[in-house]
Amino acid sequence: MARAKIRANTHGPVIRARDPWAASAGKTHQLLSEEERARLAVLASIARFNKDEEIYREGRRADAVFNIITGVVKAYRIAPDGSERITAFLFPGDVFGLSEEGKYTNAAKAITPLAAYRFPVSALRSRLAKDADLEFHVICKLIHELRETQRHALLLARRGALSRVVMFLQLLENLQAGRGERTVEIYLPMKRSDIGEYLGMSLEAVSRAFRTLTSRGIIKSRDRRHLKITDRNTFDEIAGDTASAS
Amino acid sequence: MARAKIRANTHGPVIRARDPWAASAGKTHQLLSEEERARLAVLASIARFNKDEEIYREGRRADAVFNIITGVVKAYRIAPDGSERITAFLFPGDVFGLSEEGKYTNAAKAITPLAAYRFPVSALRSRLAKDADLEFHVICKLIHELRETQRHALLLARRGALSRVVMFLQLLENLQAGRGERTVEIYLPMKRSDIGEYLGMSLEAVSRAFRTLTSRGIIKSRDRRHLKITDRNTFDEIAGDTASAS
DNA sequence: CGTTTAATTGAGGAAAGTCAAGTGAAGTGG
DNA sequence: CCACTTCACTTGACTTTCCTCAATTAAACG
Repeated sequence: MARAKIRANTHGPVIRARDPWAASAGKTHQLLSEEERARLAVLASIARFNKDEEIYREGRRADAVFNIITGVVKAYRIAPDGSERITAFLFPGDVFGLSEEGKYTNAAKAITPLAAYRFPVSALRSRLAKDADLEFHVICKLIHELRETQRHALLLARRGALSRVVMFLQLLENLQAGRGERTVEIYLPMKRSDIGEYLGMSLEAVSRAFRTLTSRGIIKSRDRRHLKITDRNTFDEIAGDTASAS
Repeated sequence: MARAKIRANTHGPVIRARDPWAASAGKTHQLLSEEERARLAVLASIARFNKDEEIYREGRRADAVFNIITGVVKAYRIAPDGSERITAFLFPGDVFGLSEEGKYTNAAKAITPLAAYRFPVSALRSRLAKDADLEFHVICKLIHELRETQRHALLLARRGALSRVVMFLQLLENLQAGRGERTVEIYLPMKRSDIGEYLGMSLEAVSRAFRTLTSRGIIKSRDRRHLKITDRNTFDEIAGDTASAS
C-alpha cells in the first residue's frame, strides 16, 4: 500500500478509462503517457484525508479537481429532507471535483483513508489549453464517466431489490477487474447504508437482499465486507444482462 | 420551423451547454464560435429522419456522431426481457452517438421528425486533434451531459411517483427555458409509455400521477401534450429541491 | 470491558405493479 | 367527409413489494 502510493507519487497521476473507440474487452487502462503524467504532476499537490473526512461540500466554490491515488470516495448530495443520495463511488484512477457554474455539484467524502492529487482549476485549465493530447484524454475519461453514470441510472430503473443489489455487485466486480485486482472475492468498502443510498432503497432492504442471495446459495460472505459469488448463472440471470457488456 | 432549419444549416452546428466555470443562472448557451461552426460544418452532412424512425441500434459499429438541428430523439436500451429503458431525451443543440469500444452503447430513435448534422467519427477525431478550443468545448458539453445524467439518476432514486413526474416536468421546463422558448406551457413531445420508461415506472403510474396533480390543482393540461403549472409552490414542494439549482 | 455504531430481523401498512376493461384520439380508406 | 380501425391513454380491482417503525444482535472503538 505504502509502496503503491510512493510509486504513484513518483510517476504522477493515473487516469483510468475505457477507450471509447478501440476494443478493450471491458478493461480500463491508463490514458496518460509518462510525459503527460510528469507535466501534470508539477501542477498538483498531494492531499490526504482520513476515513469519513469530508473533502468538500455541495455548492462550495470549486477551486480544485482531484485524482485518486489510493482509497475510496463517495460523491453525494443532501436531499432537502436531510437524506443522503450517493451519486457515485470513486476509486483509484478516478477524477472528481467537477463543477457547474464554478461550484461543486456534489459533496465528497473519503470512506477509507485517502491519498489524492489536487489540481487547482486555474492551473489545470491553462495546461489544458496548451495540450491537445491531454484534452483528448480528458474527453475519454469524461465519456467513460458518462457511461458509468448511465449505468447507475439504468440500475436505479430496475424494480426489484435483488436486481439492484446484484447489478451493484457486478459493478464493483467490474471495477475491481478493471483495476487489475483479483476478483475471486468482491470487496465492499462502504457501509450498508451507503449502498442503500446509492441504490435508492433502504438499508434494511439491502440487508434482506444479501440474506436472500446467501440463503439461495448465490453468494457467500466471509465477513460483511467480503463476499464470493457461488452461483454465477443464477447471479447473471438476476442481473438480467450479459454482465461484461458495457 | 423551415426557417430555423435553414438558419442552422447555413451557420453550422449548435452545441448548447452550461459553462462549468462561469455563472450563467442555469441558462445554456451556444459553445461554438462562428468560425468553429464553419469549420465543423464542412465535416458534416445533414441527415433527416421521420417520426419513430430508428437512427441506430445498440451495439452497432459507431461510425458517426450526431448533433440535433430540430426535433427530439430518445436514447434507449432494450433490456434482456424485451422492455425498453430510456436513458435520455435529446433536443436541438444536443449531441448523441457516443460510443464505447467503437460501438454505440444505446439505440436512438427520432420521436418527432428530425434534422441533424452527421459527423463521421474519423473526420471528427482528426479535426479535434488539431483544434484545442473545439476540444475544450466538447469537454464542456460532456460535463454538461454528465450532469444531466446524474440528474436523471437522482430522479430515479426518488421513491414516490409524484416526485418523479414533477421532477421530470421541471426537467422539461428547464430545457425549454434553456433553449429560449416560452415556458408558460410545458410541451411533452413523447408518449406516456416513454415517460414511464424514462422514470422507471409503469405508464399507468405516470397516468395516475398526472391525474393526481391535475385533481389537486397543481397542473392543468390543455391536451395530452401541453400543460401548465398552476400551483408553483406545491409543485416545487413535491419536487423537493430548489428547482433552478443545478 | 463497556459504549457506540453498524447490521440484521420481524411485523404492519402504504405505494406502485400487473392484469384487464373501457374511453378517447388519430389516421386510413371508401 | 365520414365510418372504421388502430393506437394511446385512462381508470379500476387486486397483488406484490418495499418502506417504516421497532427490537435485537454483531462488530468496532476507546
